[in-house]
Amino acid sequence: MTKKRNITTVEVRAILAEAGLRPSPQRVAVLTYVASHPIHPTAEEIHSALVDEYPTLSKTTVYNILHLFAETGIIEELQFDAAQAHFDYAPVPHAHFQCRHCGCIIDIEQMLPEPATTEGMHIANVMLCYKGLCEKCYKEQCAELSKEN
Amino acid sequence: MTKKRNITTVEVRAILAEAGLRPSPQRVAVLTYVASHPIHPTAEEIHSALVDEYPTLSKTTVYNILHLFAETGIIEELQFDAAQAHFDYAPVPHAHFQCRHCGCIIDIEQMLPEPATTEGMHIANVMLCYKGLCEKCYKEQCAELSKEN
DNA sequence: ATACAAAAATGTAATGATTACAATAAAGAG
DNA sequence: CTCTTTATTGTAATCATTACATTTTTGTAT
Repeated sequence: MTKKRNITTVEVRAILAEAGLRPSPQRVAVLTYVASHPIHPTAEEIHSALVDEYPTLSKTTVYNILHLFAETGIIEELQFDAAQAHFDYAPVPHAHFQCRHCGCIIDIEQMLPEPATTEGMHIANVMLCYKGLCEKCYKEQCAELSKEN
Repeated sequence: MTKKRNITTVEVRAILAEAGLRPSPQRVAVLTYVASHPIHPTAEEIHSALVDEYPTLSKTTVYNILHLFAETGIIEELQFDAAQAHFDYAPVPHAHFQCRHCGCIIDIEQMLPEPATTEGMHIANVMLCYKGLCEKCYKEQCAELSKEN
């Protein structure tokens, strides 16, 4: 799920059309990038990846588009911590893991639970996130601890 | 769960002691405030609530203490969106709901799921968050929509 | 008590992601 | 082709959070 995915321009335009959004070159470029790079990129990463091809692309536009996509449910905005938001094109709902040490993000294919109670609330989406140490950082930490002894 | 809770200084000091933390006046004050105001306060709210009683209390100290508490597992740091982090003294694990419109946060008493796969990861905590519209905002939105017709 | 070393708190200044806003450009309707 | 709406752009501001150097407090040993 973290490997590169392919998505055609036709598919991207269809997704935009279904959401009632006009397929501006910027929107097509952003959605194509996010959908074909399932690395949960940040707005900054998306902008710097696309600015070569679209030299006038502004960061404001990237933010506008990402928020628009998130509101219409095309992509998901993931705020793991106080740092930058990450964006995910996620046709299949799933959970996430983020390493506290290196910040890496791993998809966890798993059903998202229904809320136990919804007294009048209208739920639009669910975020399930695990945090801790990834395998690599855990081993490094163990190595350091044993060095101290 | 959202109503005011009482916690004694003795209990607060015991929690700190169990975590191996010295009971400085600032730490006692911050933990007392967070534990007795289960409104998921922000660092800013905590600081301005305590600065009257502790005039020299700095915001840096509040952040230092909150991060320390979060690392030792005494409290939970909740980042719902790109805005400020919220802090929760949560002896019983539970989920959260946040309204997209008014930002209100509602506790949902519910078990948190185990990860489906943990290939070498070491999970320290879980965050389960539902987003959408609270009852009040949903009704307001409906009223506005019907006005337009 | 007193001095010293470690831990904690403080204030200020910087950082950096995000947003506000006004101006420009592009697209669709008539 | 003109008009109106929608989208993009660039710059400047915002504001939560962090970095850092200094000061204060605490605990320990003399």
